[in-house]
Amino acid sequence: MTAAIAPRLLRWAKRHGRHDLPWQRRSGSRNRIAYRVWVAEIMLQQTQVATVIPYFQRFMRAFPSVRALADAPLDDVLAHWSGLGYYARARNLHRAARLVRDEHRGRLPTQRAPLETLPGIGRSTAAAIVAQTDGQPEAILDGNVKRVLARYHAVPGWPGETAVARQLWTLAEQETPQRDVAAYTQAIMDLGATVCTRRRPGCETCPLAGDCQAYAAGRVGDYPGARPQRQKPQRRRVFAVLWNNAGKIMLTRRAPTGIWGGLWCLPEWPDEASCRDWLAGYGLTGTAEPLAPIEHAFTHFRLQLVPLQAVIRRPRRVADAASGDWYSLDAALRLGLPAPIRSLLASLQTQQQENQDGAHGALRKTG
DNA sequence: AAGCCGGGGAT
DNA sequence: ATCCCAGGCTT
Repeated sequence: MTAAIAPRLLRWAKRHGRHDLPWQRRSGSRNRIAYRVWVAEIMLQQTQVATVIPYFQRFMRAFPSVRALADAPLDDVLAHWSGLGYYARARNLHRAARLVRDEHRGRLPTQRAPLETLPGIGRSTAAAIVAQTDGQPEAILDGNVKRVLARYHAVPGWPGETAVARQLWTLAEQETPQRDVAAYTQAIMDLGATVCTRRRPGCETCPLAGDCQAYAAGRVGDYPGARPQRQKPQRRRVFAVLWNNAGKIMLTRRAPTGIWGGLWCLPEWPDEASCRDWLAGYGLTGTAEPLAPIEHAFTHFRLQLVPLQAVIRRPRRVADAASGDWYSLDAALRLGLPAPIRSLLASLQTQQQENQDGAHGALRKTG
């Protein structure tokens, strides 16, 4: 049996913990604080702190309260989430905000159980909210805590396995103190993020190294066990970069579920042939121009995006199921877009501006 | 229990 | 190129 880790973690965190994260601010009402912690916790799911911070700042400026978020259109929320990934988080957050507005009088529940009934809030996120806002002794188990506990107690196996996760939850509950829970929760996450890192851990400065079982065995790198690797399938999709005679580009809204759910996207086709067929039916007379393909990696597959660019002088067909709406590039870039599509449209915008600058330069030369 | 869901940082 | 990150939902 090992000693409790909480006292050492609390002492360590006082000096070395992170105390200036944007969602740690203590000013405002309890509900306002809980709202900020909630949004941060959702953004931080499978996303690193440094990535989240700018998104969090912009999100809070746009949606400063639960009610502001609930009253906003989903499109605005997705636009502010664009580039963060896991867009179900944004849809669930928005749905949950409306539930809080309509069924909880605009106040976030203060207990773990009712929080867990809201979409997007699981056990760990609910625990994080009540621990950080109210100091309730509820255990969290995120990636940092899993790593610290797996090493300290030398728990073998991949945490994705149910049995391993169950052990880690038990340990997390045992280590969570009855007081100073907010500080403890932050401390164990800070240790995992800055000292007990996945690779090259700083065991020399770790406050738990004295009785860390993985460290004692010289096997820190073996914990937690790695996910069994599987090879990812490769996919290839053709995307129509279709302009009309007004210089606007066609975008379609994707289905609410599945990959890039609810986001705006270029019309997507399984191959060039089907895309060209559709373009021909749309009134394209010339040939479509292939643009440079984009490689994009997901957790579970790789995607090659093949853009096919065309200009329609006089659209002759009424909109079909594959058709969408026309947007200027400026307007398009303000929508919720998948990251690679945003990248593609941004490069098109840069090209346009360079062409314009070139034209101005030429004009100036001749004039 | 296993698969799905993004994008980026670190190595 | 590979792994994984302040996980949760669906099947």
